[in-house]
Amino acid sequence: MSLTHLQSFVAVAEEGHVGRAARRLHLTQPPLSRHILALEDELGTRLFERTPRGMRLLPAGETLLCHARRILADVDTAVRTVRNLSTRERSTHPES
Amino acid sequence: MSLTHLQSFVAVAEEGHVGRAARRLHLTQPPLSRHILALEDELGTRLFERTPRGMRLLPAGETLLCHARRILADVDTAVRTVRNLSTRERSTHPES
DNA sequence: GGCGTCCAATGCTGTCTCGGCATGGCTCGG
DNA sequence: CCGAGCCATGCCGAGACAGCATTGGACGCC
Repeated sequence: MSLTHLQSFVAVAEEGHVGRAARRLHLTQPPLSRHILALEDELGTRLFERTPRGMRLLPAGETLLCHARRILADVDTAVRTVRNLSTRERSTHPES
Repeated sequence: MSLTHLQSFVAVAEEGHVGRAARRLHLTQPPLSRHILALEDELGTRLFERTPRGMRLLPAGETLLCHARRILADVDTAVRTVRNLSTRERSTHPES
């Protein structure tokens, strides 16, 4: 389970297509497809239903989607917060 | 920024020593040391003060520690939740 | 003051991961 | 049927990463 996998999962869930999600993430379809398979393997359940038109979320996928969004948002917040902290610190104490 | 790096960071923060944290994570000291350096590089600020006795958290590190714990806990919850979902589902519908 | 100790950082190497290319299998519409 | 569109898979090369060995610096002890 990696943040990259979660990002891939969210993108596929939102696009409904592995190929489109791949374009959005500046990736190609095969690795993205493998990210989803890896997640499903790790969680022991299917997250998407494969249709000839694309990917449709299953209940387990819906659940994961909520958690994944929250996790990714938290990571983003953490990075931003620490970054801001350091720049403020730097301008408060110009140099030692 | 990866979950592995965050785990390493939390372990070092709690142990106060890279070496001890490494043992706790079943890893060796060099890669763990590099995880911390990578985080510091990515965030653009020092997270620890290096003392001859080990590593002491700096303010930016304290901040990150809170976020990191929460993120890791969320990931754990997400995995557990989806796993439980799937096993319940499986026992409700014995087979299709 | 020199020496052994304890710590993190770094150079290096083998392995393993991972992304991209090419292709296969499946379903549907004409 | 045939062609198009979708995801899955086999394969390969580049890059990432862990571990080993070593360096470098700071203390404490004699």
